[in-house]
Amino acid sequence: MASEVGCEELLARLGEVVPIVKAIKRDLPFTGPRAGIGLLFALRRCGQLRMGQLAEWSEVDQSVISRHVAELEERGWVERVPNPHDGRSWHVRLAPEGERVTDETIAYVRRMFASTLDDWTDEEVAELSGLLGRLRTSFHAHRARAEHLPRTAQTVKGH
Amino acid sequence: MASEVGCEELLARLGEVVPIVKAIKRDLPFTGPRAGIGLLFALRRCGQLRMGQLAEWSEVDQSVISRHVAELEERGWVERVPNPHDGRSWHVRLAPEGERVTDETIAYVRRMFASTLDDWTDEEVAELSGLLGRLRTSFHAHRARAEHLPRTAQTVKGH
DNA sequence: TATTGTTATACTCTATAACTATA
DNA sequence: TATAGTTATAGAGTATAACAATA
Repeated sequence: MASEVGCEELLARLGEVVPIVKAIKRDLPFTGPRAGIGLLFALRRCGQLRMGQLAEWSEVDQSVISRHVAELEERGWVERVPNPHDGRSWHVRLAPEGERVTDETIAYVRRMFASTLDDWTDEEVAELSGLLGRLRTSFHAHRARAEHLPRTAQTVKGH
Repeated sequence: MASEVGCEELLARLGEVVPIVKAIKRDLPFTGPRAGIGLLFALRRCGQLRMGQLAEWSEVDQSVISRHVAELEERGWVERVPNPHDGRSWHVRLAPEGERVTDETIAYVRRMFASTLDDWTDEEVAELSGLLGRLRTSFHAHRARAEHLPRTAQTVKGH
């Protein structure tokens, strides 16, 4: 188990990632709503996802996803197809125009980011990607564990 | 220079950090405004900061910081002292009560995070912290470089 | 004239709760 | 009865612009 001091340091570094990602998104040549970018990227990676999966992935309420997807649909960037196995749910996927916009945006951000990391080796980049991937796994595993424990075990006393 | 493929992968991983940090913040035993947590943490690490520095650090407009600091001040968690070298600016620092709240919150999140990373070694945690620290440095260096270039060099043509 | 910070205002993003429809 | 998703509403969080005070 990692020491608490090390964890505190890592938490501080993770907190600094948020404004970095925010700045990257802000400077994107992208005309749509900022909150939609992440959804487009996720759909590009995963092919198609249900509303609920998108909500889970972005740690946001389903109602929020519902509105964002509706907006992206109006722009013609995503399409919703009914799930043949479950009449309640929908599959969301990129429409051709959304694919174009997403590819263009990713091409831009790739170039920008590569020039940002001009003194990094490919190995270092891969190392960081790998550790972040593992972090995500650990985080979700921990949440799944906590889900199955009695409420008091994860609640803080006092105040 | 890192390859664009590697950069795209890293960008995806960085994007996934945002919901993780968000979930951690959400589950905090903390009664104040969520947006204030980051400021308290930053002040704890840095001792004291000016309004503008807080804005820069969190990639947010000064006006936003102004309101958040005012709110934290009302709660008695931070205090603003005039900068003796510059009558326009203020130094913001943790008030005793804010120090208590922040320490308590950090103690909680440290415990939680250590148990999340129960199968990580200290070396791995330090490795990830180090790479994220370097990422932050590279990012700000790149922005500083871009600042001094003609506008067209960083703008995307077309659409 | 430029910079630091504040205030007013509007816009974006989000959560909560009540609802419909299907499982 | 539980789950997937929608809609209405209110509340955070944020940016923009106009402003005051100091450099």
